[in-house]
Amino acid sequence: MLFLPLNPRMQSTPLYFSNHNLLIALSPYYPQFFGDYFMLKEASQYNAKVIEQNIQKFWEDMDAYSRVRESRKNGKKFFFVDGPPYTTGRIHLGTAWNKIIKDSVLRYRSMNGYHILERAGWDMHGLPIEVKVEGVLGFKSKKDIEKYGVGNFVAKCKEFALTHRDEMTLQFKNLGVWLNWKDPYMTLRDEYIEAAWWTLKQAHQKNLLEKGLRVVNWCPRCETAIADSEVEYADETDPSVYIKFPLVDEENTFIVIWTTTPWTIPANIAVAVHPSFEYVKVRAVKDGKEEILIMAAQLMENVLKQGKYKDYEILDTMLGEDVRIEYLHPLNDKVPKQKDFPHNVYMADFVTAENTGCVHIAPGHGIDDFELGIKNNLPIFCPVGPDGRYTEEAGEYKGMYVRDANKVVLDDLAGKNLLLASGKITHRYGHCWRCKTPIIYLATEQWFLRVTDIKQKMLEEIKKVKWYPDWAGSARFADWIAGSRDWCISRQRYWGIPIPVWVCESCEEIEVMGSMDELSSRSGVPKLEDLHRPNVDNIHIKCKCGGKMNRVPDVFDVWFDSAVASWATLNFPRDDKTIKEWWPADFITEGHDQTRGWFYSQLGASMVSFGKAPYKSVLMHGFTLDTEGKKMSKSLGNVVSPEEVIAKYGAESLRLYVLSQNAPWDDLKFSWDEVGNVHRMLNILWNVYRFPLPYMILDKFNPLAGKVTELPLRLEDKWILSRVQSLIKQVDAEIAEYNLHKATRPISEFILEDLSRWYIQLIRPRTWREANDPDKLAAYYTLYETLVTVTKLIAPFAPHISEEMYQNLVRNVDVDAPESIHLCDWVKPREEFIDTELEARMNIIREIVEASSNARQKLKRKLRWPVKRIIVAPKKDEVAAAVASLESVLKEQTNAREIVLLPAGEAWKELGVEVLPVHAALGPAFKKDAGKVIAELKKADGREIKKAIEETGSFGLNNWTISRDMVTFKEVIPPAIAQASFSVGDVYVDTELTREIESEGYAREVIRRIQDMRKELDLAVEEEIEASVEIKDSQVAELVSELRDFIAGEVRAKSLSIGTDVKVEGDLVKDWNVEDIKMKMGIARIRQ
RNA sequence: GGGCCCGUAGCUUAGCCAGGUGGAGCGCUCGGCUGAUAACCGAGAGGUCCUGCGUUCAAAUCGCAGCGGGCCCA
Repeated sequence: MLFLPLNPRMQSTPLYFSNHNLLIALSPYYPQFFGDYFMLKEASQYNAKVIEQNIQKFWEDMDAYSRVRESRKNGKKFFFVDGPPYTTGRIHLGTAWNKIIKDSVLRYRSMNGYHILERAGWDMHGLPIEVKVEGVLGFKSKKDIEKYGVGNFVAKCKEFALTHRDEMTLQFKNLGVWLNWKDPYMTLRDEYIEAAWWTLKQAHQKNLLEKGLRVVNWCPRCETAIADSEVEYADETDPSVYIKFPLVDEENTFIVIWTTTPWTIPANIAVAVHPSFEYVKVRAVKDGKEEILIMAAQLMENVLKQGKYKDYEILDTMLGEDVRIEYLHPLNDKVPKQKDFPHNVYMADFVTAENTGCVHIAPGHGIDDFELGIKNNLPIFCPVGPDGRYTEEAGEYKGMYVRDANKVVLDDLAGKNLLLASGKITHRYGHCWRCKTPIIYLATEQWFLRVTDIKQKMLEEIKKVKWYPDWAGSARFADWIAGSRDWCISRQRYWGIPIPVWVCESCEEIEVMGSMDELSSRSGVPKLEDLHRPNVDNIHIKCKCGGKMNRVPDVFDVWFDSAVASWATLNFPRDDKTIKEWWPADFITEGHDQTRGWFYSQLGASMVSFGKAPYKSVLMHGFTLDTEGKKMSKSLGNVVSPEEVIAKYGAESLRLYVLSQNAPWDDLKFSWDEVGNVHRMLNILWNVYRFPLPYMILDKFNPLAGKVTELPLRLEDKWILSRVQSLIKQVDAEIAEYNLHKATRPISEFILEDLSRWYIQLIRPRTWREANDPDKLAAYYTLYETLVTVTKLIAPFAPHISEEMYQNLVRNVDVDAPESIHLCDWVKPREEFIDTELEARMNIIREIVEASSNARQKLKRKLRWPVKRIIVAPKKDEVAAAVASLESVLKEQTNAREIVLLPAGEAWKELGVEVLPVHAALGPAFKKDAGKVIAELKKADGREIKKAIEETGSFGLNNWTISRDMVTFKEVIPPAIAQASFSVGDVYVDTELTREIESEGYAREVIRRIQDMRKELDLAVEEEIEASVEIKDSQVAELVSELRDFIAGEVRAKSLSIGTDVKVEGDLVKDWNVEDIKMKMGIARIRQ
């Protein structure tokens, strides 16, 4: 949208003086708008950091957060559960985005009257902190921890978690995030631990808790099971080997398998084939020796090539289901235990047509392997210990670390001529996501929640949850649940919630403690200080059988901690009343990684405990990526921290940036430029806010004293009031769907386009008028009303700047107003202000202004120079209505003396028409006279010819008749006219100069330069000067002199001399070139 | 290898659900404005709408296949 600002005091026809030094008596008609109790204050330039610090201090001092929550006590309940960030290190952009979304949604809800319950949450247990603390203490293994003392180690972990919580709390507060920071929920608190215990007891009672042998992801460094969700995949280079297993009954015959983990060969128990693949028995020749090999038919060529066989002959083909083979373990001399096991081939659907089509099965070292083993009653042989070293059962390999064993195993196989081929492969392999050690799979005894039993119910339940966007639940989350496995909840570690299971030494009876009290009464230990290890490890219970019960040494998977957050944050089960009033959560929001994480763990725990989902609606948000769309990571060096952004632009710019840049669920490609744009918008909002303050203050404007209906609103006032109501509706509608980007962008657009670039420009002349002008009051009122509304609209997203503006605009004039903007009610759209037709008309006017500006530029006529008239040639009738009703706006903004409106569809009469003869038609018609006809046509009045042809179909030229097909026409724009189009018409600007226009044009050029010099001298707005202007061109000097008084008034000159030979002097003297006319100007302060 | 999401100007994006002349902002070039001014406004240049195939009178938009990025899984 175009706007060329006019100095408001330079109206095209002079001239009123506007000078606040000339304030006269108050208007008798509107006395209520003025008063001495008026206390608006001026504002300096926008400084985000200063404002944010001051406002945060202000909130702190008045305890704004608590009072806001308190003020809505009677409202409708809204229960929000904060997904607890892990207390390690600092927050990053993604965490900042997450909390900013939460804060904005909650502020919006609060202003809409909701009674909100939320506590900030902290996830404080688990391996990540243990690994950090181990690092600080220089530990390498669990033995170091045991030596140091579990109690000491746990104390260090606790200290680490609490310190980092404090640091992160500060960082979140700096973003202006309001959550209950004074009383957050913390997973390390006893009451929280009890919630986890209670939940496990529910599982036990419902027969969903199970201890079992299971293959789990195992970190051999941390010596613990880790969850699927704790496995991080990264490239790893491993052996890629083909191995021959010799058959028992057939001499020199082998079944060929492929593996990347030779260290699992000592644990091999079987081979799997696909029942419907075709397998071959082939006689292959290498180095003159023959061997008989078995493998999938379609992979034979590849295998033989890998093994460098020269020749082959197929002896037999069979389907997988017909393969009946017993083979010898290839290393049974090194691993004596293997001699006790039979080794056979089994059918499995998971076998793919890759490598050999025969899959090595070690039930102790693979998930599929394990399941196949259970199904076929195979021994679950696992000769590897928790530290990743072979045990006694591995015979000669005992004590060797498995990844080191790869080479040894391969050498042993090669020595027996059982290694068909050996190479390397780089593939994605799982690593412990904290210590980065490659994981292994081990069959171990672990505790499981049998969530697979309730999978169907979970799928049903998530259909009842409202997902934003819809596919987050219906596609993504549903897929994840459908593929989920039983949840291994035990960890063989120290810093976590101790698993509250006690097992009897003698009868193996199990008891689960659901609370601290239960443990006290069962154990007889009266008071427990702290429910962590090692305290609880030393508590024993007496079994029904009379035996001694010991706690299992494990702690919970840390994902189980946060899984119980929605009731733990309500202090359930210690407090069983609050949960009845609030649970389940109305809303949660987290990043899309939490599909497998918190969305899932909470659902699982909640289904086990309560049989329903713990949340009613979920907004899934995206990740922050760098400008390239790549993940931010330390190793790539592309990390941008929230602090950096705050330091450069302030928290408010960051907030609005992350909210408006993307749809919440899309990943956000961070861009400094875009943050800068947001900052620019906030700066403009600030300028819009502070612009009217000096005038309102001088006029002692009291916005509370009257009603809008008492004032003579102009159409432009009604227009902006209408626009802002429409804006409220739009924002409400978008937030209802959590389209935070579509809620915030229109606010920015409104501020930039409607308020700053248009409305402010329209009312500038009015703000300069004398004090008793009702027209000015109407503008003040309207602007004030609009600013207060915008302030509230933006408050949930930009809480600082809106508070700052509110304190001045509202609190400084109304001591009874709520003390903080965040205590205010959300604005409701006022239907009586909405006038969509007016909005449409104003749009047309803005288009015409833009077009006329465009046209001016074609003839290089500055806006400072008035034009005689502009001609509007509309294509549609609605333009006429717009121009008619808003003519004064159009006139002012185009700086035109006159607006000429043509009927819709009619061409402007003053346009010339050039006749273009059509030779192909004229030639045959007039033969040898054609030349003369063409010459005459060019001389004739094109407009007349066109008119005649349009009306009658022909035109008589001398003796000739010119018919429609003989000519075409072209518009000719007269030289002083500039033309431009808008969407429903054309605009012609008549730039013809008159003496009067030239006089004003030059006068304004002089004014503008003297103003510039005033500013250079840093004069106060109302300060008077003496000025002199020397213009060598006598004609121009005369033109300018004609408006001497006007100029003097505009620049507040007590004396002003203009002429061809004026002595120019003063505090500042400058030479100017005005449209190629040389001028010399001087101004001087008037000293008292 | 699988699921979901994303791919539009140098950069950030709207339009895609409901097919019909691709719109903005930033940056760039040129110009304008000057008491909101370390601001602001206009014009211009700039597009294989990731690629290919298909459906259709018509595809940025619908379908299929592929490529690149993200998250999750194997």
